[in-house]
Amino acid sequence: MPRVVNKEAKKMQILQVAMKVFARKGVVKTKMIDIATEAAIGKGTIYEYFRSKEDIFISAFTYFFETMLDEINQAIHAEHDPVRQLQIITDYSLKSLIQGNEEFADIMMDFWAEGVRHKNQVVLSSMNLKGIYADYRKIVAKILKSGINQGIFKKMDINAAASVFIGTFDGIMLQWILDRKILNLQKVLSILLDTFINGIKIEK
Amino acid sequence: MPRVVNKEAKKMQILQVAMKVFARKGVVKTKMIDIATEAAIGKGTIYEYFRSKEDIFISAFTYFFETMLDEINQAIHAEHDPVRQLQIITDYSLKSLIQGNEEFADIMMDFWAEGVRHKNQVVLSSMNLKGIYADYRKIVAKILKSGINQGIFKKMDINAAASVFIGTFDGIMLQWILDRKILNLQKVLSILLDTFINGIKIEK
Amino acid sequence: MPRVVNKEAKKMQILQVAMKVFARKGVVKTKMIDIATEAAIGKGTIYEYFRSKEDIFISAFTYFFETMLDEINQAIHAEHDPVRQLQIITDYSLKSLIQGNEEFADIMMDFWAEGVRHKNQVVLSSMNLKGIYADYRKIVAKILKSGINQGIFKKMDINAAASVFIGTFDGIMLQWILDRKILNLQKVLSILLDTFINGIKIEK
Amino acid sequence: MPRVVNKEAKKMQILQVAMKVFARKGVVKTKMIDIATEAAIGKGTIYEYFRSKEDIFISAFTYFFETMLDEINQAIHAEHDPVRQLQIITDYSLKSLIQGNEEFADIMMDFWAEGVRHKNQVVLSSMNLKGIYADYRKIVAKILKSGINQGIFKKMDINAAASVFIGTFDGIMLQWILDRKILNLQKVLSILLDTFINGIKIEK
DNA sequence: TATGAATGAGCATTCATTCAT
DNA sequence: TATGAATGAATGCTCATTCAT
Repeated sequence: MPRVVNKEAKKMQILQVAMKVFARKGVVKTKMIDIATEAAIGKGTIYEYFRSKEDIFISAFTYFFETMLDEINQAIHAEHDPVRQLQIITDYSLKSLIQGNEEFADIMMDFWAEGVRHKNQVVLSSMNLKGIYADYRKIVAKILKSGINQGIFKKMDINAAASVFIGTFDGIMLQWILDRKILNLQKVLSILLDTFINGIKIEK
Repeated sequence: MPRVVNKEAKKMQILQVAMKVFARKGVVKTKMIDIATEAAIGKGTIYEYFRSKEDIFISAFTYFFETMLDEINQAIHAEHDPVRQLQIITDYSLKSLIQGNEEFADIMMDFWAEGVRHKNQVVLSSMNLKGIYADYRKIVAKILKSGINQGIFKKMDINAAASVFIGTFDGIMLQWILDRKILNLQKVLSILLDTFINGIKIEK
Repeated sequence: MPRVVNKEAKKMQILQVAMKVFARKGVVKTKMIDIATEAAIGKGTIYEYFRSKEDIFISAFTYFFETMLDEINQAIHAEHDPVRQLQIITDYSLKSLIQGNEEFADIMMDFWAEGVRHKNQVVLSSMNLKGIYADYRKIVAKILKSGINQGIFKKMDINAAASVFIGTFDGIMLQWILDRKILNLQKVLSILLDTFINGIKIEK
Repeated sequence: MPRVVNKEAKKMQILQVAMKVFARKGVVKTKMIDIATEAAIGKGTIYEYFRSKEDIFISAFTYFFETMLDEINQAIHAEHDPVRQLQIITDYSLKSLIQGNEEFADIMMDFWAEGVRHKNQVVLSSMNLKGIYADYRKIVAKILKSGINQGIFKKMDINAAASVFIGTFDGIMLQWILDRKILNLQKVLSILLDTFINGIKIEK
């Protein structure tokens, strides 16, 4: 009988390593041999678990964002106040960026950039970047809708507003990554949230 | 020395062509031969004007954003009402994205992504992405400061607020590029602006 | 030691499977995993019975031609008329090609081609292609000699004539494989035989 | 101005080198770097003249057989006696095999084998092996027809007979290549021709 | 000055074979 | 004995850059 291996676990382990290397060197500059070396396995072994480099990238990408979505969903689940829910999302993102592992921001930006750069339609559709953002939008839109129903927020185009909210995050993250010193991320996000909520709340 | 003038003009002409090709194919997928063919010159000739492909990219990048900055500066120059000035910036960006040449959004996103992806510090510093965003921030910060002085806007951390304003643009642009059908850009930007201004205006 | 019998039987079974796969995909395109899968055994198990892929190929090759030789020998054994014996060989080949299993021609041609292509002298000598053709030549030469002795055939260089007879088969087979529609194999072989026998028979 | 090069001539030169290496090592074992080294050029340079290794192979294949066809056509052009024409073809082939460059037989066999082995339909159709043999058949068939019309040859299925004639060549060539010592090629071909002609000639 | 022919470093991927279990 | 997980040598091809003309 051959070595018994939990295929799924090993695949995940390689994926984790790949994500680490992606974060450190960027997706394009990462070579298969880099991942293999870092994972302390042979180059060929990777191909036992992934079809291609692209497959690794897409898997990492999907895993990364789905995990994030899950965590956010869980985080806001217990809370029912829409304002607090938006704060939780902001806080969660903030924590992920600066308190969580140092690579979070880098890999997210790289995925993002890689996604944008892909004119290759097959890859792009595999990445389902659209779908991921649509999911994020749905979460925020749901919160906004709930806020409107509760008479807390003004009537508005909730999908467009959700886009504004989410888009702002990515843009701010970029600037923070580019120049971590200049931007006090916590303060900026706090302003963002206040400004945003101020802008949509019904004034009493 | 009329040659010098021609040299400069030809360099600029190559740069324009390169930007067009970058927009169409993406920076990485663009080959030197593509630029040469499109510019109707020889492959080797490009190297008379640019040191390397990277040099072209950085030049294009710099030219692109500096031109945009200049145009925005000119556009808000005649106006003195801070709210109107912010509107002008929004309108200008909107126009650039959808009315201006179709490639604007693509090339901006690709530059952006390429910039983020460059772990190569030498290149990244050459691109001066930091500096470019700092300039944008300055413009917006100046408007905000003026608004505060005029008693229109609340007191705030104007640099952080400027980051919020600018960051939102990039993020929204991304989502629009990913899915132009779903996002009504004009409406979203209008909401962004209203929300933002609502958030910072002194309530009367 | 019943194991030994089983070993031999299993080896033969793998060989049969390998030949089937060789015929279907060609030797080079056939992967070890293909043979293992088709034989419903593990990849590693093959190496319990064969040293290498080359070993399988050579074994298959040898088995294939030796079997054919045996069958031909048996077929002509009962007959004593040289003309009839040549006809039997022709008929047997024809039957093998078109009536027997559909893969016969393909695998024979592939072996043939693979044999020619092997510049690797070690492999080539293992295949003993020379020896195999020498055996065929011997059979035909024996028939021709018998015919001469019986006063039916002219005196001739029987080895050279045997080569002509055998060589023609391979060549015609190639053309038939390349274009089965154009070539009416039965008619061509019949002409071949008539022509050949006409050419060597003593005219009365 | 760049180096001036006769592209067509250089392509042909590379092709000649490739054919030499193909003959020495076999098509599959020949690596791009082998051809480049032998041609004293860089690996990349080959790709300036050929799309791929396959392209080189097909080009070599086509060139090889077309050249041979042309030469045979020229050789029989001046002669009108069908028997003599068949002799000329035999002689030409014999000369090519043993007097001409030593590699002739090897490369022909390798092309032949490679052609047979290709289950890849695209490549196979590019090689037009069918077409090439059809051309050969046409030449021989024309001679046979002329012989029949002149009352020299019996009535027969000329296409089938042509196949017999041509096929025999390939088969005999194989055996000669496999064992040059045993087979006296000249004698065998002479026998082949006599036998064949004897078989189709009208007996007086 | 302009050119494009020439170059070779660099890389993803395949697959026969090994060997721990 | 049987297995299949692990391996890495081996190779075709791309493309930025150089340089002879």
